[in-house]
Formats: sequence, structure tokens, C-alpha cells
Amino acid sequence: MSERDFVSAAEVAKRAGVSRSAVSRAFTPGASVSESTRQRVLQAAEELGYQVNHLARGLMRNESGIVCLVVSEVATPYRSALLRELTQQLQIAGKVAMLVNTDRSDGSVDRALQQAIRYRADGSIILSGLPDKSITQLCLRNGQRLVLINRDDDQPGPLRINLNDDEAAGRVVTAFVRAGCTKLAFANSEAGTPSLMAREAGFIAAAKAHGLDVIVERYGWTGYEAGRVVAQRLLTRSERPDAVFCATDLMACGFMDEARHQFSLSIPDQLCVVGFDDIEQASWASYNLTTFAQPVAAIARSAVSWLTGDPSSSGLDGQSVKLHAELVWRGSVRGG
Amino acid sequence: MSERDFVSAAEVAKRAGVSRSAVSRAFTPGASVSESTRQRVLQAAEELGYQVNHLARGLMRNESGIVCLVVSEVATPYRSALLRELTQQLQIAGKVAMLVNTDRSDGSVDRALQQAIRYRADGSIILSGLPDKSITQLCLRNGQRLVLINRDDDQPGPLRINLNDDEAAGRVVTAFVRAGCTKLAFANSEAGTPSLMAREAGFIAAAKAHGLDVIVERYGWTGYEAGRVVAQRLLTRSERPDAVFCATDLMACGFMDEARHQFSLSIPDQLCVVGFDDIEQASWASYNLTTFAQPVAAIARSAVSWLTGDPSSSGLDGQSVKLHAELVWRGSVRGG
DNA sequence: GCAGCATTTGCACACGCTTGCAAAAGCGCT
DNA sequence: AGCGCTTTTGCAAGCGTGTGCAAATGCTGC
Repeated sequence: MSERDFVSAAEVAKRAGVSRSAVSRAFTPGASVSESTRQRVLQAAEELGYQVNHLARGLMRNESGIVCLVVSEVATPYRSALLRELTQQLQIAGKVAMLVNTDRSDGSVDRALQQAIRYRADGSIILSGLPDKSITQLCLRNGQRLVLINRDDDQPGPLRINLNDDEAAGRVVTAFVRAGCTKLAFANSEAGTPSLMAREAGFIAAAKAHGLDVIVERYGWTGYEAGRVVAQRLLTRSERPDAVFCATDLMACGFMDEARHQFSLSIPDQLCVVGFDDIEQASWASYNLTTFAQPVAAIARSAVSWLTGDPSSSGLDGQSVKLHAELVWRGSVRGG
Repeated sequence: MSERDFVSAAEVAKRAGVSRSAVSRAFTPGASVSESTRQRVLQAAEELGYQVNHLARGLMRNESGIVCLVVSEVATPYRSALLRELTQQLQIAGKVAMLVNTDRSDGSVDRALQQAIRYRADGSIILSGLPDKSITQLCLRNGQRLVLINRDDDQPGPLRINLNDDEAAGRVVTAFVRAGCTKLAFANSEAGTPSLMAREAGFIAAAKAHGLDVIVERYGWTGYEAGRVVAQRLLTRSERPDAVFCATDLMACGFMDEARHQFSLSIPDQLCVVGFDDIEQASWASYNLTTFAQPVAAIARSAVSWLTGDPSSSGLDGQSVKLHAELVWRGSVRGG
């Protein structure tokens, strides 16, 4: 019972009365087989419960059909939404997703990519962290395609997908100004990833263009708790902000909860809030948060289509895609 | 550049001045190699950037190290938390997770399991839906191990992990009664999965034991929106419930938001609410929901340890594990 | 019936690895 | 040195598949 005994193409061949190559071809789209034998093979396969061994196929073809997803904090709303989108797109493209968790430790992403190489993945998509240069080289040298999402690394080779973070941040300032806010604050985390810093920089720059200063507070790792702590700090200042741009929806949720339940502030009357990501909770009645929608579907589509694309047509090298984050107006800013 | 050209064990062998078998053994824990040659091989491998080809290894050993996770609605808080736990445990156990999305369509789970077989996965863990009997047979016949989480199927073979849903539901009734509630309601979805139905049945039974009736309302698929709709229906009844047990935290969040923002009810003063799952949002200040914590870590541990366990010791057959959902007291019920 | 051609089929090798088996090497002892 | 024993090593046979190549088959038009 415990012994693993899969049915092989040879057995199917015998049952169908054809050669083993025939059954191989019957399962290879576009191969040279007559319709009659193809049917006979398929029938025999069905009866025996045969399934092509993708390990062996991958060994021969030198491409496994596996795409490795490297991600930390999978359980976070934005990450899991992106993950859903990616796996769906991959399945549609006939690939299969391999999921590798990373933590904050240094070699974590590198180990994930090693796994990818060991399974001869056709490519890897990195949602968190950055790979070491050496391992990136190793991947590329092996014909592994790499996609970096929202991690701006400047080495050539990988496809880099990013958003217009700074421009988006600029639009927040005009929204705040139009709402009559004057004391702007930015709630960031200490993670310091390029996209977070771009939002901060863009916000500050646009504020300066309006002649406004920005109070910046950073704490923790872009989660709900971090938002509460930052709120705690910002709202106890002598000069209390009347508008906050949070680097992340999760932080915005924490911020709003703290503002309401600990400081009894009313949103948007006394405080305007804008977030980023448009996670599901942003649309919940308790938050009703105006925020920027990450185009997760578009991100996934371009990642997958580049991974599965023809190498000659798309070019394996140093692409950079910039996508647009759309502002979703809800009720956390006055006068939407 | 586009050609995939991995370095093979043969090249490592040549560089290290040993036979190909030696390098194979150097990478196989517990194989018979002298420490000196092992070091030489490892060094050569390092220099060449060699990574064992797990496709070929899996082909030989007839076990790939892949475990397939079959799940729908990955982006849901409870699902993604379970997913995080599972992938972590799998990585610790030296396995790697393959993620397959399913939708509500019928053959969806079956297709996922076919993928698993094609990649000769060592086992599959099913978080959503139920496989067809025939495909289950196929899996088991192939020595694929199967784990079903919260899906009570009674066919022998797979490991079935469940919670004490009905007993838990009973404790909700005593909590409501102690809070002085008399008009009980149960907010369910139309999904009709065994665990949801067990919660409903357990709740009704315990209420009856207290001489109380329960109004049941079912709508949609256990999400936030479903919770709002059910609230809409329940709270417009002539005899408005003063206590609601929601089949799911997500539904509870929707329910609470609707109750507060559309019906201006105060929780827990006018309405007590209990949920199930203990998703992260349940602990957010806006909800502060008393609910049952799914022991996701324990679930993942038992699933993985059974999958990776010695077949002779654990026995491949018909295990059933029942785990305990712990009540987490927060502020959505009076008198916690 | 046969030449000429397109289509289909089978053979055999390759892919990169593991592992049983027997030969070789090391080692402690007389 | 020689024996018996354990450890290490290399050989070669697989694992299940894809695919180039040549042989075989089918088809068309005379």
C-alpha cells in the first residue's frame, strides 16, 4: 500500500498496442500522431489512470513548468491578493506555482531561489526582499527568468514591475489641500523598501510645492499595529496633524482605529486619511478609506506574460514596467 | 543567453577528480562518502554553482519533495493564515509547497489533484472543496497521501483534520445566556460545508437545551458582504435578535458594520456578536470581536507531520484528528 | 500497379540523477 | 607481510520521458 507505483507510458503503450513514443506524442500538443492512434492511446490512458510524469518531462525538455513565488508575510491582505492573482494567471498560462516563504533573515531569499533552481523552475517572481547579486547572476546564467515586484533593484536581467508611487503621493497632497488641511503627516514604517520611500519622498516634495511641511513618523513593519503606534505618536504632538497619508492600508486601519477609539477624533471631519494598496478592508464600512488601488491583476498579467513569453520577442534583459495606481475615493477625506 | 544550461553532477565530478557517484553521494545525507572527498566535492560544486536537479532526483527516488496545496479564495484572511502556517511547516520538514487555486466549479479540485500526480507530489492538502471519489482512489493507489482540512468526507484513506465545531457552538449559547440575551440568531452562508453546518446545528441544539429558539439566516459565501446582507435581513425582522453567532469572522465583521452604520445599534449593549476563526481583523479595535481561534499552527503541524511521517508508524489509512477551537474573549459580548 | 509524396511509426539515445554490487582501499592485528 | 574486516569508490543499470532519424505506411494521380 505504501509503495508508490505509478503507471508509466510503457504500460499505456502495451495496452493500446502502440509504441511508447506514440503515447508520448499523443500527450504532446502538435506532435505527429494520427487521430486514430491518439484516440486509442487516450482511451488506454484513461482506463489505466495514466498521468504524464512532469518530472521526467521536465528533465528532458529542460523546463519544468514550475514558477517559484518568493514571498514573506503571505497572510497579509495585499500579499495574498497578489498571490491569488499570480497563481491564477500562472494556471491559465499552463504553469504551476511553487510557494516559498521567506523571513527577514538575510539569506532567506537566496535559499528560496536555490530551491527554484533545484526544481529547474522556469522562473521566479519575487514579492518580498531582494536577492543577493551572486544568486541573481546564478539564476540568469541558468536561464531562469526573474521578476521583481515593487522592489527596485537596478541590476539588469530581471523584469522590474513598479508603480508610480511618487506621482500618486503627489495627488494625495492636492486632495488634502482641497479639503482644507494644513498640517500634513506621513505615516511610514521602518522597512524602508523603495516603494515606501518613494511614497514618502513624493508626498514631501509635493507638499513643499504647496508650501507645506510634512511631519514624518516611522515605526515597525507596515502592519496594523505599526499604524496604531504611529498614530499614538503623531496625535499626541502639540501641533496635531489634520491629514495623514499612510504608507499602507494596514497602517491606515490601525491609524484610524487609534485616532477614533483613543483620541475620539472623527474622520474625515477632524482628520483626513489616505492609504495605499486598496486591500479589501479599506472598503469595509468601518474604514471606508480612500486609497490607491494596486493594479494586482495587471501586475500579475505582465509578470506571467513576460515569464511565459517568447524569449526572442520579449528579450530576456532588463525590462522595467511602470504601472499606474488608481486613486479610489471613499469617505476618509473631506470633499471627495 | 536564452538557452538553459545547468551545470551537472558530471562536471562537478570532473573538477573534483572523483566519479559521478561520489558527487551524488556527497549530496545525499547518510550516504557512504569519506569526509575528505565530500569536502572536495562540495567545494567544486560551490565554485561551479551546482545545484542538485530535484527533477532527476525525484524521478529516481520516486518522491519529489513536493506537497500540493489545494485551496480556493487564497486571499481570504483565514485561508491565507493557514497557508502561511502550512508552507512554513513544510519548509521546515524539507518539503516544498505547490499552490493550486480552485474555483467553485466541479472538476476544479480534481484537476488540481491531477497536477499533483503529474508532478509526483508526495501528498496533497485540501483546504477547499472535495475531490471526487475516483480521483481520491487514484491518488491513494499511487501512494499519494491526502489531507482534508475541515471538509468532512467519510471515505477512508485521507487524514481528516476537524475542529470541535458543535461543542464550540454550544459554548456560545451559554455565553449569550449569561449576557442576558434571549433572541438568538445564527448567521450562516449558503456554502453548506460540514464545519459550517456543524456550527449551526450545535448552536441550535444547545439553544434548545436552554429552551431558546434560533433564527437562522443564510446567504452567500461566508464573506464580508454576506454578513451585511444577513444582518440586513435579521435586523429588519419584527422581533429583532439581541445576539448573533456568525459562522465566520468575515461575516461577523460585515454584520457588525451593518448593525452599527445602518441600524445604529451599539455592540455589545444592544447586540452581542460572536464569530469564528479569529482572523487578524477580529482583534482590530473597530471590531474587538470575541470569537473562536482556529488552531492553525496545530492544524499545519499535524498535517505536515502525518504527510512526512513514516508510513509504517503512522499508518496510511483513515486517520481522523479532532482539534480544539479556543474561545477568545473580547468586547462584542456583554459580561466577558 | 507504380512512382512520388506526405504522414505516421518505431527504434534508440539522451536527460541528470540514485543505488546495488563488486572491486579497491584503508586499517588493526598477529 | 598477510589476514580479516570495515569503509570508500567506481561501474553500470536503471527511473520515465522527448525527439531525431530512418523505415514504414497511406494517399494521389497516372
